[in-house]
Amino acid sequence: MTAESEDSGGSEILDLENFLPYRLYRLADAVSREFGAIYKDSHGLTRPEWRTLSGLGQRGTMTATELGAQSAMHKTKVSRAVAELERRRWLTRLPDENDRRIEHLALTKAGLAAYREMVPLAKAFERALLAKLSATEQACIVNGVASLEIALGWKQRPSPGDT
Amino acid sequence: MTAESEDSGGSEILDLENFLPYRLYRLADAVSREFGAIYKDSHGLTRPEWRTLSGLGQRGTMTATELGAQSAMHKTKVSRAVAELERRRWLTRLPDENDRRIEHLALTKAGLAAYREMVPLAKAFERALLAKLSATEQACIVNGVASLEIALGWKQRPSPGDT
DNA sequence: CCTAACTGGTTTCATTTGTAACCATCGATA
DNA sequence: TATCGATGGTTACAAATGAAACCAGTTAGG
Repeated sequence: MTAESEDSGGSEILDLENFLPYRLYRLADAVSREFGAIYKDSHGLTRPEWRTLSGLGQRGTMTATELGAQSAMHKTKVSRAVAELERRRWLTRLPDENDRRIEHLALTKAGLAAYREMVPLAKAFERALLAKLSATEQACIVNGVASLEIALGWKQRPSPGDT
Repeated sequence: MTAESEDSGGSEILDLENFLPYRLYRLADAVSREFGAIYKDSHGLTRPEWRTLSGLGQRGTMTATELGAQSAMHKTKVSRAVAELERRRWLTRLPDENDRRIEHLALTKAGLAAYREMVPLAKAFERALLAKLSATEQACIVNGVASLEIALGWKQRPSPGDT
């Protein structure tokens, strides 16, 4: 630690541009906005709709609650996104045999087609983003995010034996 | 690189939980929401209002456009946040001598008091967040974010000679 | 000068969001 | 089996947001 410009202590002022919550938010917002243009322009999807599509495409079938948990969405967002995708006939609801409150959601053929179309675009976007960084920097951001996720108690620390 | 679980290539599916834009957004959203509780509960501020307060507290005086640039807000957000803070008598507008379109914004005594009250809370929040990480992890996330900011062209790479 | 293009900032309107209330159903229990 | 509390999901309403229209005021040309 040399003469750091980090000043989380003494001064009376807060340097917004170096304030982690702000930087994190601004970054995520910009990245998300840029990526959002992809699913918005190509299919007119909102973020909750994209996440729903993505979640169901990945897992095959889920209830609304599970979907919300997996993709970090409030239940009202899930509800509305599901309604819209259903309206498009991109997904269907299957009643549960035992519990009539629950519906099992799944993509239709059309929904799956859209999903399959989106996946490569998403991966390409991520790859292009990371490609702007050196290998070290890539590892840094990925690990950094992972460690914060763990610190927030969302995930378990990977068992020693992984990379 | 051992047997990574990273799969940005082959598979037909996208693992949302490992998709960087998603992880970044979810993380920033959670952190921001948690921090937001601080200025919301203590003073009923919205995020744009907090950023305005913070920006002016830090810089002393700015025009609305400058404020928007510094704190990454759309001009309508700035306009509304400024209006609200003015209504609270936390800031005042000073007309510019040469250009009557411009107003120089500055915090009033009351605004400054609120700012001074918030600063330690913000710093404490950031410190507590980082304290959940090891020194290495802290460096990782901070550098990772910085490198992405640079990659997006927002900042210059620090001249070799800094930490 | 007079107009046309531009800039700083506000307002309007449609959309998105969050909170809370709500409805239906389930499970436990008396 | 009647009731009470939890749970899955939707809806109503208010607030926050973004895009685009808008209103000065300013600058550059002709």
